[in-house]
Amino acid sequence: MNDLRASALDHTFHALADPTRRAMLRRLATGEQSIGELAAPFTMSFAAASKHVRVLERARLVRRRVEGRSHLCRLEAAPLAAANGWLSFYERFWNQQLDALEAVLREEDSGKALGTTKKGVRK
Amino acid sequence: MNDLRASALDHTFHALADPTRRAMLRRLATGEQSIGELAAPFTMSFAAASKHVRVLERARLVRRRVEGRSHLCRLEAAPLAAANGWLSFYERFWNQQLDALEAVLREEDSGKALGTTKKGVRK
DNA sequence: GATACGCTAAACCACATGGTTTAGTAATTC
DNA sequence: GAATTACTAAACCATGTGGTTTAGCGTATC
Repeated sequence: MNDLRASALDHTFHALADPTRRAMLRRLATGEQSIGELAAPFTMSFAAASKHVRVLERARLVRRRVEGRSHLCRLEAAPLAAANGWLSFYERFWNQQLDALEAVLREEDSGKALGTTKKGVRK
Repeated sequence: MNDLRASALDHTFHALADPTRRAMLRRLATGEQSIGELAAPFTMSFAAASKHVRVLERARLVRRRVEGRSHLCRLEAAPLAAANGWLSFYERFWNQQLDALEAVLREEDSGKALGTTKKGVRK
């Protein structure tokens, strides 16, 4: 993962795979935050939170600006757009599956309306 | 990460953070594939590929059906929809940034048109 | 200049991950 | 029933991850 050849998507998805880091991104959506502000909501040590921020930086999801003794972070959403782009390829699949579910439910409903059930709906 | 309390998003994003697994999903987009078929394109051992499939299963991105001695996998896109949902919150940020980039480019262009550049564009 | 503040660095730990190899199981084919 | 096929399980290894604590460094404040 630390491999230099690792793709941007690797870093992005890895960064997003941790709830602490996702929470930090949410926080950053409200505006620029210092490392201290980002760390505050969590019970873990300051150093641990700081490491999480570095993971976000490595994924280019956060940009840091040093101002005096505090480091100000802001959200950099471009990699999220890339991740979204990757996901969008599969959009038709989840639509399709939702459609299938809908069809099953419709069939179920019409079965009930007729007072007949052809067969059990598989779990 | 193996924590039972880990959220579905944790598993989904973690599964997507590896290029081998992303490639497997692409392959599954063309239809049901056996473990052997999924493993074939990779230089790694069969066992290693099989483990990757298990990670995808844990994330519920793949469902397995045993038929005789071969295990057939199919794509289960629902978690991708969830990931997409999470990402969509940030859509306005990357649009905003793309808009900003566009604005910069426009300004650059109009500057060129006038034969003047107010200041250097920061890298 | 001493002290407090905000943060990073480094050493350390337990455990997860991604890979290997070898062995084992169950289904198929000869 | 022996051999082959498709796969999992288990043991092992190196490295990564997420956390800790302690130390250090630059900036602000007194």
